[in-house]
Parts: sequence; C-alpha cells; structure tokens
Amino acid sequence: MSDVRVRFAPSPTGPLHIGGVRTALFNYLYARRHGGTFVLRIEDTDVARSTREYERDILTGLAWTGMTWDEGPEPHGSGEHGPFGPYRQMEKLEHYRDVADRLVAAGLAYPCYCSPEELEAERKRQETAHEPPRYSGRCAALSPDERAAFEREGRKPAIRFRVGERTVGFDDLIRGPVEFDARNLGGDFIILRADRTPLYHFVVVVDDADMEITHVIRGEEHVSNTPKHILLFEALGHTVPRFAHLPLILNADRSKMSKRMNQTALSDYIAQGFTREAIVNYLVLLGWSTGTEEEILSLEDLERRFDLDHVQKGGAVFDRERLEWVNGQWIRRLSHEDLVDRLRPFLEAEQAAGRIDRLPTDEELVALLPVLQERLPTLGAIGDLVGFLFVDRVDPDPAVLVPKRWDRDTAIEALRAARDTIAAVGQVSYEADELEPPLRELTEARGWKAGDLFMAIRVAVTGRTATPPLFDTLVALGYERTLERLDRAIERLAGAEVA
RNA sequence: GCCCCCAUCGUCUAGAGGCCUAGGACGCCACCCUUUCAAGGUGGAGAUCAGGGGUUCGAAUCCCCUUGGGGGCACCA
Repeated sequence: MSDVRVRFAPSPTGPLHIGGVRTALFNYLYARRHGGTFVLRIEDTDVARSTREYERDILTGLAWTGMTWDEGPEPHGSGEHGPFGPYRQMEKLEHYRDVADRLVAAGLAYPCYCSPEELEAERKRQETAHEPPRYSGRCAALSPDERAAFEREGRKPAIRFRVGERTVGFDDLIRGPVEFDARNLGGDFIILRADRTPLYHFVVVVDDADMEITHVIRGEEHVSNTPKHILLFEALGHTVPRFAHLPLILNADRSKMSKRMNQTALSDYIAQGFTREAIVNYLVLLGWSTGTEEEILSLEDLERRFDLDHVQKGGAVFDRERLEWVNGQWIRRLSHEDLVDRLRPFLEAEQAAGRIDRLPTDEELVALLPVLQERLPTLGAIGDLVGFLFVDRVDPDPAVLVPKRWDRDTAIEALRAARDTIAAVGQVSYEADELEPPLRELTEARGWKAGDLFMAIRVAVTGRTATPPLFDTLVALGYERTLERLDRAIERLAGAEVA
C-alpha cells in the first residue's frame, strides 16, 4: 500500500447528491489506482441540518455504487473501522476545542465577542457601500480588561483564526499554480462558534491533518476556501496536502447543478432503474476521459486506468439522455440471472402501485429477456414495456383497434380469422415459429397487409401500439389468455358506437 | 462589489506546435434491417477551436488583452 490517503467527507444535511457520488468516485479511483487508502468521514457539525437518515442514505448509496472504503463508518448499521477515528465529527468535539484553545494560547486565534447581530449589521453596511464583506478585526487586539468586560456582560466568545497579511499559493493537481492574497479572504474567520462547536473550515483541516490525508480531491467550489485551509494546516504545524479541484457538474444553463433544475439525489436514479455500472461510468466521464475513444468502462477498468491528468478544467453539463444511453449499454451487458434479480424490485413496485396484478415467475422473466434486454432504457421501464402481460385485462381503445387502412368490419373479420388461426395452431405447438407462418398465410389469402393484421392483434392483446415483437408477445401471454383477449377485443369492437 | 477559476460541434469530450481542410460519443435527420417499438448497421447536418493581438517557418495547442460563463466571499458545508 502506498502512502496516498484520500477521503470523501460528505455532510449529512441532505440525501447523497449525484455530484457527491462523482467526488467520492474520483477519490476512490485515485486511491485504488495508486494503491492508497480511501477514507470516508462524516461532517456532521451542522447539527441543525444533519440527520441520521441522511447519513444512512449516503452510506447505503455509496455502497450501492460498488465503491468500498478502507476506513470510516460501516456501510450498514452503526460502528466504524480504521485507526484514525472517530470518523464522525460530532464524536470528537472535545478534540476540536482543544486544538482551537491551543491556537488561542499560541496567539494564532483569539476570542471574538461580536454578536451575530453586530456582524450582520457590519456586513449590511459593507454591502450597501459596495465593499467586499470582511470582518473588521475589532476583537483582534482586545486587552485582558476588555475581554473581562465582555465576559461580565454575559457575552460568549466565538474563536477567530488570525489570517494575517501575506500571499498563499498552492499547486493544484488539475489547475496548476493558484495564488491568493490573504487580505482578500474576508478577514479573520471563525473556527469555533460561541457554543464551542467547530466550523467547517476548521474541522476539515483538523481532520485531514489527523487522518494524514495526502491528497484533497474535491469540487471546484472549494478553490477559494483552500487558502484558509492552508493557513490552518500551517498553524497546526502540519504538512499541507496536495489539492485537486474537480470541475463542477452543471445545470443546462451552466450554473452549479441544483435540484431546482435536475434530479440530484442518487436514490432517485436508483429508484428509476439506473444501474450502478451506468451511474459510475457516466459520472466518471463527466470531467474525465481515458484519452481514447473508449467509453463503456466498469469500475474495475477504472480502478486500473483512472488518473488525474485527463481531468477537464471546465464544468460539465449533466446530460440525462446520455446517462440513459450508458444505462442501456450496461443493461444489455448484464447476464440473464443478474438482470432478472435486478428487475424484481421494479416489478414489485409496479404491483404495489397497482399497475400490474401479478408478478411473473423467474421462468417467465427469463423467457422474456431476449426481447426485454435491448429495449430497456432503465430497469424501471419494465412495467411500461411488458406490464400488459401481468394485468388481468386490457381495454384496447376501439379507435386504435382498427388500422388506418381498414374499417371496423374488416377489423372484426380479421381478428376473428386470426383468432381461429391461432386456435388452430393449438396449445401444444404454441410457439413463435409456429404462429407466424399461418398468420402470414392468412394475410396473403385475404389480401391484407401483414402489418395491419399484426397491429390489430397487437392492440387487441396488449392495448398498445408499441410492444416487443408480436409473436414473442403472444407466446409470453399464453394460449388461453391470447384467445381471451382476442375475443374480448372483438366483442368490444362489435359493440362500439360507429364513429 | 472584491477574489479566484474556466472557455473545442446543442451536450460529454479527443487534441499537450506541424499527424486537424479538428476525431469520437450522446442527441438530431436519412437510409438499411423490420409486424409496431427498440436494438443494431450505414450515411448526414452540426465547432471559421469565444474574439482580438502577439510568439513561431508553422497555433485549437504558448503569451497578453477583451468578452462571456462559473465559483467563492456566513457563528452553512
């Protein structure tokens, strides 16, 4: 194992986001490719917004993708593993306080007694004056007496980190050298709230230092936070890790991807029947490429091939149509047994929603696969594709039952003839190869277009105009039910109002 | 407002000075296959490489400026 240590550090303030999955993926792949360690850490210091349910969603979602982590919370249930725990930040609050107090003792940080209201007023004033928001430094040089006075007022101080005046630079693995003037950082920033809970910029650095993270791979939105982090690493006396800032995933209008304009929760994509393979494959290609023309890549392929040098700098617009295409590619690559297993939950959901009346057996499903596999854009499309096979009855629209070239009487006559032809094939020889020739002969004998007859039968037995190939469909439906549905359609047509 | 980042077909991208009259994929169109729908195959439209200056014998590739877009500036993460 190399000394590469990377981490994904989501905050459980919402469900696992598709952008988070990609960040995790890039970290995971970097670790695997370089024989390093992938750490998962939960950043739950925003107590007001963090929930256990979201944490669970993140853990199970991540595990669903096939990614594994070497250290961090267990994917299911409670507990964690790894030598650098705790991996949930709320479990090490005392530690952050100690570190902050140490910084105060060293003069690198100081208590600030400004109230949120005072700070808010200051920001407002700066905004109207068109000045950049910035902390004034009012509490930076308080005398012991002044501090004591504030304490007597009952004020509880937050702890601020001294930013100083200097330039801070780093060599981004993706973007190259970046330099900031610390004076543009907004002044001294708070690392500990007045209630002594720590803030993001602080915990992220303390933890990355504690966990000996060597490469921080994260979204581009953190580029301008990086100088604060570097300052903190240095104040802690810790080696500064390497940074790599990934391009953002964008909405169609090129703003940062949001749930306003896109589906962003991984769980929604799972629920619609996107495969883990497709999600991983699609996401890794948003901002990275092999440098070749290959584009269907498994997680295993990627673990061998991923690297940071082919990462794009500009943001990438999320394109659901392309995701669906990748998904189709992967569905077509799954083994029959695997596909049956994966389809099961979606069929159960169809039944639960009352869209089908019964569940197919494994045998039925396997028999259907050849015809299903190349037609499913998502696993969730199963109901739409062949749900008509598993309902008690279909109600074909009489208007649709009559092909354009025909009138109602022709349709009735044709369906009756088709019914008799199918009945004549008999239950024993009821197979696609046995059904097609006699029905074709029928169309020739009567001078009908095969397409018209087939369409009338299709609509009669499925209620729809677009279905898998007709004869496979009839076989899947079964002899009895095919005849029943034909009879019913004929009745309906005969009884329908003349349009 | 200030700081930072970015810029090749509608979209994802290949491209690291001559291989580019810019390649692939998604989407779109047409044709083939075909009982419908898909899948698959073939072909097509689609980018004066944001614009302008340099550097160079030669620039999508290097430099500068402009424009455009994005991100960040909390006692959120």
